[in-house]
Amino acid sequence: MQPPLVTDGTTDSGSSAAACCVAAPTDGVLPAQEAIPLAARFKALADPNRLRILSIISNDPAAETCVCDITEPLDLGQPTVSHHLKVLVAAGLLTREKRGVWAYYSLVPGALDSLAATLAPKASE
Amino acid sequence: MQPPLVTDGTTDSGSSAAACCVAAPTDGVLPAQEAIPLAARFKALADPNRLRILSIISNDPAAETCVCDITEPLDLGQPTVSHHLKVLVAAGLLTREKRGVWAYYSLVPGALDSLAATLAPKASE
DNA sequence: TGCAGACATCGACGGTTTTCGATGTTCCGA
DNA sequence: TCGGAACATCGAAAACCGTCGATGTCTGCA
Repeated sequence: MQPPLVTDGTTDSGSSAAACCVAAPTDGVLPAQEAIPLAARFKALADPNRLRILSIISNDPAAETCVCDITEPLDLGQPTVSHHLKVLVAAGLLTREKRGVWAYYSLVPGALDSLAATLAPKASE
Repeated sequence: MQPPLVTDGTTDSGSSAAACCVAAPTDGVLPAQEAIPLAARFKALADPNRLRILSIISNDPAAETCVCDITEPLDLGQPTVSHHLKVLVAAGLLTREKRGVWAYYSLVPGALDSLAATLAPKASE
């Protein structure tokens, strides 16, 4: 699980809003080492076609979808869909399973929930 | 509130996983008109520095942060920070309030929760 | 063995994004 | 009224991203 992006704001540093630019509290800030992989996961979601791919796969009754089932409703070329699927797999949101000629993609359980919990930590408890 | 990206998978279309590329159900798929603004909001989160900006603002006890408080811990130039803040405001995640010489930024209440609910609809109920 | 189909990879093109320095705008204090 | 400070905007350079056509790889079937 990721550390939450937002906190409760209960850090009682004495700086009020009256004085600006005096002490920037760098202790509670999200470190760059955690922000970079988190931003990479959000970047995988930052494309309309990839969001629609996730929607197609999550709407599948068998929770397994082959590439051709995604290419048609998206009106995209097959290499483009393959590229998007590769991005989603690299982000840890999808898994790929090759059976025979077809490749079946399915959601990684809890991956989207983990991202959602990072955005709104108190809404997921 | 956004429509959920994922559903419960209770759409009982008769296509099983045995037959591939026969019928792509396009009814339950996220439409492009909804995917485009949703992807734009995720694109605003798809940058490590912007995630850190949100972290800084949410950690502020007064929930109001001026630009100089963000520039220092991020080790970025002032125009770059101003640009990132403009992106976050355009995405509806931050609000800007100019008081005197300083500009104070604060989180839009519920904006991140709305995005989180789109990712994991059942985890937010 | 040869062919056809499903999918991945490659190379390239056009558009976008991130970052910076330089400059403009607005407000407060002297 | 003038100078300085905070912030926004502008223009540019480098890097990145989405998309496509062409091609490669692998599987199953005749």
